[in-house]
Amino acid sequence: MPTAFLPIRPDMKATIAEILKRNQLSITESRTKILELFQDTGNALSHSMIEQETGKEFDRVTIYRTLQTFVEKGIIHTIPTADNSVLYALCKEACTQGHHHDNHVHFICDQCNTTYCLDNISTPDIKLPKGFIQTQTDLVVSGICKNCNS
Amino acid sequence: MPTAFLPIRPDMKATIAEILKRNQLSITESRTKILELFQDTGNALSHSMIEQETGKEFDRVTIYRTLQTFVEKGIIHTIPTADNSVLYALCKEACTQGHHHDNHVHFICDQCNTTYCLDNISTPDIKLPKGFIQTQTDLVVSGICKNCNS
DNA sequence: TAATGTTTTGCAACGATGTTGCAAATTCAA
DNA sequence: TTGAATTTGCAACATCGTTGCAAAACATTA
Ligand SMILES: [Mn+2]
Ligand SMILES: [Mn+2]
Ligand SMILES: [Zn+2]
Ligand SMILES: [Zn+2]
Repeated sequence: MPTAFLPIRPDMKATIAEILKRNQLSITESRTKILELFQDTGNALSHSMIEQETGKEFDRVTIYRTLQTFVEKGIIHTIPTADNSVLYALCKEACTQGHHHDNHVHFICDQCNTTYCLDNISTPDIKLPKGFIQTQTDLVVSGICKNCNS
Repeated sequence: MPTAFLPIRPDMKATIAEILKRNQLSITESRTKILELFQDTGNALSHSMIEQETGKEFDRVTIYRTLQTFVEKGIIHTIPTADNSVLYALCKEACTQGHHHDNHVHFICDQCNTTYCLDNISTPDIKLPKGFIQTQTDLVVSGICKNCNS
C-alpha cells in the first residue's frame, strides 16, 4: 500500500483503475490484468499472445470481449498487418469513445515479430485521384527493428 | 474463334493461358476462371467473393490453393485491410516468382466496399527512428470512392 | 457491512476461415 | 495414345471469432 514515503512512482493498480473508471467500466480482474499486460510490454499484442500470457486465468471469450470494449472506449487501437492477423496497442493520444486519433505509423519486425507504435511519426497525406475522399490512413512498415539490428 | 478480321481485342482465354504458361503452371479450369474474374472485375477480390462468383464449380480448398500459387508466382498480391480480412488483386507491375514490387497505395471504400489499387500512387518513404531498417511499406487509405461520391 | 440491482464472466454451441493427407481426376509431354 | 506429374475434391481437422444464457462478480445504496 502506497504511503507518504513512496509517492514517486504511482501505484500501477491505481492508474489502471483510473483508466477503467474514466471510461465507465467496472474494475474487474480480467480488465485489470489485460491492461497491465499492455502497459508492461509496451508493444502491440495479439489475442493469442494475451491468451498465452494469462494462461487459463480467463476464458477466450472474455479476452475477446475485453479487447472489443477497450477498442470501443478508445483505450486501445487495432493495427492492420500484412499477414492479416489482428494486433492491439494502447492508445497514447486522447482517444475517446468511438473516436480514435491514432494516426501514427506502425512498424513490424520481420525477425522478432515485435510491433511498435511510432507515435511521433504521423501518417502522410496522400493525394488521391479526383472523386476519392479520405477518412482514414493506415501505414505499416515492416523490416528489422533496432533490437534485432546487429 | 479470332480471325484476321477481329484481331483488335486479343482473345482473353489466350492471354490468360499465356500468363499461366509464363509462370510454368498447368492450364486448368479453376485457374483460368479465377484469373478471368480478376481481369473482369478489375478490383480486389476476397476468397469469399470468388467462392460466391464461382458457385459450386470448384472446391473451397482449390480456391485457397490457387490464390496461394498466384501469390507465390507474382500474379496477384495481397492487400492488408483495417478490418483484417484478406484481399487479393492482380499485379500490374513486373512481379515475379517470390519477388513482388507492388509498392502502390490501396483505397477501400467504406460505402460500397470496393478496393482499388492506386497503381500510380507510390507508397511514401518514411523516416524511421535510428536502428530501424525498412523492407516493406503498406499504405491503405479508406473513405468514399469516386463512384459513391455524390 | 449487507442487501440489491447491474454488469461481467464462463460455458456451450455454433459459424467462418484456413490447413493437411490422400486417392481420383486432369493435364502435359513423349 | 500412353504414362508420369500435377492438380483437384473430399474428409478431417485446427484456429479464430460470435452468440445466448445462467452463474458470478461488481457497484451502489442503505
Ligand atoms: Mn499504434
Ligand atoms: Mn494493389
Ligand atoms: Zn525485432
Ligand atoms: Zn464506393
